[in-house]
Amino acid sequence: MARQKIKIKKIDNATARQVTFSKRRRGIFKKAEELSVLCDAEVGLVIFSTTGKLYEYASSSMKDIIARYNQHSQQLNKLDEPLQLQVETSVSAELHKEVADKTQQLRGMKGEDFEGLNLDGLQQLEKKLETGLKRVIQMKEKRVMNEIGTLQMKGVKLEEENKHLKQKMAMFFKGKSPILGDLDNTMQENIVSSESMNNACSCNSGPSLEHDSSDTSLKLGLPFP
Amino acid sequence: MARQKIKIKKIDNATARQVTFSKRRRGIFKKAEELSVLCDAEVGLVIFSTTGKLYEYASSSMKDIIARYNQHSQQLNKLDEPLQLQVETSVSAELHKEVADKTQQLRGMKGEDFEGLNLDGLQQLEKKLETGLKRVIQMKEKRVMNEIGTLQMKGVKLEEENKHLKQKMAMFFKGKSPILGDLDNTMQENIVSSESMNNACSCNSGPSLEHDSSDTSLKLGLPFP
DNA sequence: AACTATTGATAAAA
DNA sequence: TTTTTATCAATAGTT
Repeated sequence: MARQKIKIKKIDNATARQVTFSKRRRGIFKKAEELSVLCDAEVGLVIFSTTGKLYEYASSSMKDIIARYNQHSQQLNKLDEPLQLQVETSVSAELHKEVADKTQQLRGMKGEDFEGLNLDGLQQLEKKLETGLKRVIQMKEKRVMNEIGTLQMKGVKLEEENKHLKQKMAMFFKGKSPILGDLDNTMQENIVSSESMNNACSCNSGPSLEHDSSDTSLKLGLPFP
Repeated sequence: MARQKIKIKKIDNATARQVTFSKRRRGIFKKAEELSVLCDAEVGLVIFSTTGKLYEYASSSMKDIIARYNQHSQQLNKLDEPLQLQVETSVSAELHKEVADKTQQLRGMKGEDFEGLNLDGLQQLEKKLETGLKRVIQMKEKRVMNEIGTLQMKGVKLEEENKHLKQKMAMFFKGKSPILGDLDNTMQENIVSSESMNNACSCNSGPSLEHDSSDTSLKLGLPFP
């Protein structure tokens, strides 16, 4: 309608399409309002852009217009049930079906229900469970190894720290007179407390680390041998 | 927009208003279609004339457009939305959540995804899988035993039947002259065919049943020892 | 309904 | 995006 006539087909160039969309959208909204005012008509217009954005015009309220529209086209729909309800209901039905299906699958995998499974199905299920179990065990082992590594590093660090502290203590006692004051007790407690940290981890009842041993590796009582 | 500019206000003359309504209605429908085609937009337009007549245009289907519209404006509508709809919506939300939850569980059991599982969770998952696997294997064994039992019974029956048939054959040959006619061949084939029935079951490549052996039990080459 | 004089909308360019 | 401007399209008033 300007400079040049155009074919009414999808505009290839995305930018040009966006520009045209803006212009024509404003145009049609203006037309819609003019029509409603001039002719005393009730007009509702909704536009979704390619990007999914919603633009709407309603001479009164869109809710009213949709309600009136649903009334008018009720012969075509199921009785006078609101359209929204139908959509919701069908969505719900699908979801219910999906939930039931997955529940059944889960029950099968938990060995709670073998409804509708023949020998072949059971065989497949067993395979699936074995594969899953294998993967879970693998993942668990990986995590365990990580945890062990972390704990070992921590242990080494703590041992070193302990050694340093002991050296300092020795120097302290050598330098000063051998009197055990409050300060000294505190330091001794600190030394001990760094040992007990290992027990805070998931490894329970492990042998405690002997700080005066020459063995630098940690012995862990892991629940999964 | 022609001969003379007009004020955008309700046209007093009813006839003139009706004429303008017709013209402009066609115009705006054309614009709506052009917009949807040119810009690949989803457009819905409903118009009620003063007389209450409904005119509509929808680039796809009005039902879809209204459903999509309701989705987009559901936050705004919540307040004056019918209660039933809200219930439906919340039910849908719950169902969606349930589906997602079960999907995640299934993925976990299949060993496809361990999102949000710590060592303890993995341990529990392993237990669940082991339990499930155990139950599946038990059920499978039960089914296998059933199948074996059924096959054994069938086998015994067939053996007896075969024995009777052989006796009849012997009597037949003794009574008549030992000429092998068409009838006799057919009967022999029948005897053989009843043996091969075992191979139709899920047990593959089992040793065939020897009908002249005194052993009445069936030996089955089952795929699951 | 059809016809135009005129206004309005807008494609291309900036 | 918005403005500009040359054209094309829509339509108000008329027939």
